[in-house]
Amino acid sequence: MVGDVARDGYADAVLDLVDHVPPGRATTYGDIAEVLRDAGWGGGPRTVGAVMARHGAVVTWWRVVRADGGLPLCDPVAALARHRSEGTALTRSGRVDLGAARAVLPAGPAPPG
DNA sequence: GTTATGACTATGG
DNA sequence: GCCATAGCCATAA
Repeated sequence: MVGDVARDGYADAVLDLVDHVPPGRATTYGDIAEVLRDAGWGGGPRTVGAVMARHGAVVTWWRVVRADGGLPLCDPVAALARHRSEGTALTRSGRVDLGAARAVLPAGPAPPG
């Protein structure tokens, strides 16, 4: 459990994975969706983004980036500031270098039922 | 049940 | 490298 806000099954799983991304690292929406799908949840990258839009504020949302390393469109400036502060590997274009900063996600929890 | 929307991804120019 | 288009899946009205 990451916060009291995260009591929805799918959202809780997403937030848990995001919270497991260590500082200086980052992951992608697709990776999270992949792990959740493998755990038995449905959903895709868009669904992960939808969850982030609802409850992403309670986790280190800036550590979740696009498949090409692009920062989330909601607040790329704040995300970039965090990455620069945490020492995350960045490219000259202001994107996250997934080749060096990609985090390993744990297996997600299985859905009820 | 149908329609519209979204913090996405992959492909083509 | 960037821009535009098509596809995907869950949520909200």
